[in-house]
Amino acid sequence: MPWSKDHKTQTRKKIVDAAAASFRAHGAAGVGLADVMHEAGLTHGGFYAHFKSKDDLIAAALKSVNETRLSRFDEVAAARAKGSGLDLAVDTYLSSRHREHPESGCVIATLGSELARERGSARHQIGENARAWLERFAQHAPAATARDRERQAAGAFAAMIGGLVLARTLEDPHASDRLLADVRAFVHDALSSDTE
Amino acid sequence: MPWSKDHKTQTRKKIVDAAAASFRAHGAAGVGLADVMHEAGLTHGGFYAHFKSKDDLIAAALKSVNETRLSRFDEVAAARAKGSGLDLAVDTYLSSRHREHPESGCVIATLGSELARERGSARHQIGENARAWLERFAQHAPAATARDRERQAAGAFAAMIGGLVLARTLEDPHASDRLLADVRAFVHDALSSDTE
DNA sequence: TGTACATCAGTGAACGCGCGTTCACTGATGTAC
DNA sequence: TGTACATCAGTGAACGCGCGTTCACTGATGTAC
Repeated sequence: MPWSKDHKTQTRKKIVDAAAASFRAHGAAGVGLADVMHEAGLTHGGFYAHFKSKDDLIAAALKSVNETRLSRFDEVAAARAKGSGLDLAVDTYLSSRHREHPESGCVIATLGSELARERGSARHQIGENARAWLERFAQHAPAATARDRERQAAGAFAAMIGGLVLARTLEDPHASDRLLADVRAFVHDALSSDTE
Repeated sequence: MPWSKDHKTQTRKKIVDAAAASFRAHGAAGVGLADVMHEAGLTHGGFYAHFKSKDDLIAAALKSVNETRLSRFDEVAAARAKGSGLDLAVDTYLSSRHREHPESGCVIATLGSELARERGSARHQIGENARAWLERFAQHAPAATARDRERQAAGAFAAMIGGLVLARTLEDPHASDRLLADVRAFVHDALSSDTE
């Protein structure tokens, strides 16, 4: 074995990380494989030693992002009171920080529309990411019954994604900030009135 | 004047209509100008007699779609009780029909993320579209004060956009239908509890 | 009423470029002796 | 301990293709006489 056992694994990870950031920043169609490989410190010819196709890389990047973000959410939610995790997620998600940093943010807000019209493994994976978050948010919603928590998760996640997309389309920073605050207030109100 | 006065205007409209449908169906970057011109019944060489650039066409398509959709909303909202227009919009927007027909649907849900990361007139126009809808929805929200109606418009519109994006990412039609119903219920509850 | 003409909407070939993908190769590495 | 070697991760040139944009042209049209 001429190379250390996890050398290729590490190179692959570098490519996936570079891809995850670039795709979110410029769209999957907006970034070339040569760009991704260059950002990973490699030349573009070696790409197919790691991935079957660009679609395969997109799917791998989506999966990697989701694992990282889900486990980070689990950590912060575990330190909070039961049923408050969703409210916490709303504030983190609908923040100017998240709006300004698509490259490290939610892939559904940045790539959801684009990938939903494709076929293939990336299109499948974005659906799996959505399913995983809906399930996770339902676990941390405040309502008493499981069905109500599911509804709260759907409504809150929808408002989060749409609120972020809207905030990014607005050119005026003050209007965008106000929109984020309005959506946060709307969702918090809805979540607290439902618990009664 | 060798051609009838509005001949060119009509041709331009054909191009804009074809573009509006194609861009929503496949993304602005996913459709070539030759495709658009072909769908408009023309050859691609004539494009620059009508538009400065592809960006210019995208902006024109966004503006055209918004005018059509806004006036259609005004018509149906005028026939309803004051303060119920937003609830009406929620049901029309978060429908399986809208989910299945991006080519004739909301441009913010289909092109918002993609255009928000660009610069130019299309990026500006998508922001104007968003502003116009937030203002329109605030006029038809149920709350008593203008500030509360603004908040309801922001929250409901965010949930509509995000709900549609989410529904399109889910591959299972039943799960997608249920998500749409859950988001509708979430928003209706939030709008009705706020009026008290 | 009929015809020559100027206009300009629309045509189609061409451009330079970047894309995803392929492939013959190079050279750094851990192992066998 | 030192060296020859087989392995294979990574290189870089090349491919066919579609893109946005340009441009010399064609030919359908309304008007002037």
